[in-house]
Amino acid sequence: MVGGFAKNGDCVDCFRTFREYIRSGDHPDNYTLPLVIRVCRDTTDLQMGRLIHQIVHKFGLHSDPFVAAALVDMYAKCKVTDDAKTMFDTMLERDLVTWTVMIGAQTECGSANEALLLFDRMQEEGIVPDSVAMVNVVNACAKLGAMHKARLVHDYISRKKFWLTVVLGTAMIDMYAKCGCVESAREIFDRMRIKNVVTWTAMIAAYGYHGRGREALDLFSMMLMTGMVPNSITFVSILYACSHSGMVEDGLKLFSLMQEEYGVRPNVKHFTCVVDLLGRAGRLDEASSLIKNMAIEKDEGLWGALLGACRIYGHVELAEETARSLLELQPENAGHYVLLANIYARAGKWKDVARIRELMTHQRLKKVPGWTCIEVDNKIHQFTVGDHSHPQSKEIYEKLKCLCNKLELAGYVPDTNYVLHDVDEEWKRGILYTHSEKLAITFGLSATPEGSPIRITKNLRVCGDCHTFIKYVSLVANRLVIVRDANRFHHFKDGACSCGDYW
DNA sequence: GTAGGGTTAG
Repeated sequence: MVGGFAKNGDCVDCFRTFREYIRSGDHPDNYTLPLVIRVCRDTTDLQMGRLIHQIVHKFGLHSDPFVAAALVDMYAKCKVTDDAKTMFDTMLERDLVTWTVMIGAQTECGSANEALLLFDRMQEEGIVPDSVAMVNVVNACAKLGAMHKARLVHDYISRKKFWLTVVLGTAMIDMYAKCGCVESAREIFDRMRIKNVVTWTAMIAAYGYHGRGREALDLFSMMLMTGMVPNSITFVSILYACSHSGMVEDGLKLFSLMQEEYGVRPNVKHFTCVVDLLGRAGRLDEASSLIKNMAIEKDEGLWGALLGACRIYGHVELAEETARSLLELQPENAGHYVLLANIYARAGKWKDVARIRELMTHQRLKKVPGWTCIEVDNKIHQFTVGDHSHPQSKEIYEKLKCLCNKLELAGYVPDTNYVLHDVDEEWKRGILYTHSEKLAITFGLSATPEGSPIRITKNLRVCGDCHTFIKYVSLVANRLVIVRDANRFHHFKDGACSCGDYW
């Protein structure tokens, strides 16, 4: 009975009958428990999950591999890694599935590096991975954007002759794309004999966040020709691709096609893409009336897209109005305040900037610090603004100074508009100069062979001045620079960026 | 009763 409800995803009835079952004095068994735990996982009902964990302990079933694996997974999906880890560490017998769950949990909770270490440990203990385990490892590489590691994992998969299942192949497409190499992603895509809608969507999305809207559209047409039916997520991906390539008319056409031909009801993500599409193109009035007239619940992402457009076009009034709605929904998100303050700063409204800053201090809100990573010799080097913690820090700063001089001779002018503080020009230049992107790139220039591409990953959006700086680096140092920022890729070559400054 | 782990999204 309990199992039946669990399998149908009927959580209310499942929990109710489970409670009755426990109350009746019957012992829960290791067949029913994992099913109920899975329901907790899928509904991220941590409270119920913990309750069941207590029951598991009471009946001494925590050493059962099925029960334990389900518990680890439940904690991971509820984002309480510590509990997942404790559970995992105390297990007496760990089989392949338990290891796989734990590796996946680490990636999901933002410790992809940890996940890869765990994979090494698993192999040391003599556990042989299967294709599902490899999917989790591939995911960790995707999350990290670590190209070198990605190649090693790909080699391993080929060497061990893993069958390229739809899921593993799709995960690999995603991995290569998120490591900055769309070509390798496409190679995997072309080699896959069996593709499903997720596979096509992953490849379309990849073109989208690499700013290759034309190719995303071509692939979408090809998908339709093969008879594959796009789903709601496929449309999010293709709309996103259009907005990041400035293909406004194509995007709007697809938005109607989606509803009329494919019967996909637009959700808030689709609307967000269209707001972004219109907003980036400067059609702020249309974007804002679209939001006003839509019938579904608005979320912070939607308002965020509009606020982002206000930033591009310096539309202070609309920004204020938008920020009000945004902060009503998410008053604790420091990023929103920073964005608004940014808009005020660019308009020279320093009093308003100060007001926002005060608001933040008052609520003890702190912005997530920006960082940039670069992978050199199988090691990941991370930099923050004005960072001096790197062992070669002294050399890096000297090199950076020298590099800046060279770039300025080539025509680079530091754009101090990107500095939020109301300080003098010289001071502003000093802050700009030590942005984490610049430090990572300078390090990369000397730590990698001449002429080889430089790949960096940033947790936030690239700053406008750094964007210009990198263009000049690609020209002066004659290097391809691939930047993965919080939501897309930039490929810098010969002084230009693949985003066409439209980002 | 052989169950528990896997891919896409601003």
